[in-house]
Amino acid sequence: MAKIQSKKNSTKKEIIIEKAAGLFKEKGYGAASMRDIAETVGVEAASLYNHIQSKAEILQAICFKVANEFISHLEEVERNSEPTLKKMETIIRVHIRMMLEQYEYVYISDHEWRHLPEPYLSNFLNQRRSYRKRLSDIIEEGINKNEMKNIEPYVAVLTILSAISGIESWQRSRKSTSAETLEANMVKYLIEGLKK
Amino acid sequence: MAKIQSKKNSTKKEIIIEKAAGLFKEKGYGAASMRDIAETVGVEAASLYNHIQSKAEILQAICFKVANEFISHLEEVERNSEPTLKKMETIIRVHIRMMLEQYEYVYISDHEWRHLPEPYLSNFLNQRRSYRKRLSDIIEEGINKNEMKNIEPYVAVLTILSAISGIESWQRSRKSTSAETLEANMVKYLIEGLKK
DNA sequence: TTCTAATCCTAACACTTGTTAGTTTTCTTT
DNA sequence: AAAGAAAACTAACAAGTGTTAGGATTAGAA
Repeated sequence: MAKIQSKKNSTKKEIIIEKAAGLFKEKGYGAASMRDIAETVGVEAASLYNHIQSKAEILQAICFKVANEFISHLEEVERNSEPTLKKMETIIRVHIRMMLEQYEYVYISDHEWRHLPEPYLSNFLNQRRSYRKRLSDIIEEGINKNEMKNIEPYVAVLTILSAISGIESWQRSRKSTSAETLEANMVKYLIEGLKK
Repeated sequence: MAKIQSKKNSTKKEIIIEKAAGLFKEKGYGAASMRDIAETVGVEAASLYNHIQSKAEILQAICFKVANEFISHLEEVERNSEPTLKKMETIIRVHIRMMLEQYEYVYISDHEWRHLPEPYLSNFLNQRRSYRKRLSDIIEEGINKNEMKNIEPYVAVLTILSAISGIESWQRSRKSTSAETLEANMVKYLIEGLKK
């Protein structure tokens, strides 16, 4: 019989990762200690090592989970044959929604990847570079097909991804703007700036 | 006679801050130790305390130097009476150039402010909030005067500032795109998306 | 040169870090 | 109930943290 933890149908390892994510987001990877994590899990620090192998493994799990999710969404978009502008809108919406719904994980993947130990660090950066290259290929196609205005694809990708990652600051705020307003307006801004 | 350090006409304190900035950017505030800083300055860790009072003081100096610079640029823009779109372009260019020319300081101010001790932390966040409010006031005026398209000012400000802070990723890269291309295209993207 | 102040050094402090060893408790299965 | 596995505990480790004390060395002013 498979070993399934009672609570929320998740492994203890998954619980640890989730609690750790909260702390990594709040205090940063370096400032969140194993003893901090243990306390929020409700256990002694040493006991964590029955479920994980190291602190870095937690970070890896988070960063690569996010990366894989983005990549699989991108592959789906690449497979269909909509206009390039529509493709970019879909991608932008995916990013915004990930930022809204899986904020902690995405934030950590965005900001704490530097603490990944090798060879995971190089791996992560390669994936990232390749992902951005594929986005800029879509934009380049859009320009060639006269669906988008003539903008350096690399700069457009940088602008889009960075703009979205700024939702972090909205998440931290008192949120007088609703999530729907945020998504609608950011999509509008980023797509209008791209449109021919 | 005033005590002026020989090298580069800067105080030893300024040298320490500059060297520390390099390390904060590279490894993060938490991971850069006083002994690391001391080594790059060419001195023992304890000797740093003849010139600074604490590690946190270095971070404060950096964060508030950047904040003050942005605020004084904004005040200059607010004083003149150009069209709102032109005002925003100026502000965007100021931000991009700061990101290009004072990359380390701006990066730290953007990413490591969370480690500021109170009451500096609250102070910093208040300044930040007020700065963004003043930007969104300009955009709101632009919309009312029909110089800009109807976009949530808060979201526009968030998008603009975040997009620019993404230049960090360009700085880290192999820079196959020139600084001029970067600035021109990012301004184009962000202003076109704002224009009516 | 002598005095003084600035700046360096070594040593140590109290504490925190991630992690391991070894033991005991708890749960699952027979 | 007995046996075995899984997961908790306590205790400790070696290393690293920011910072202070106190003494040595250097530089500038008299």
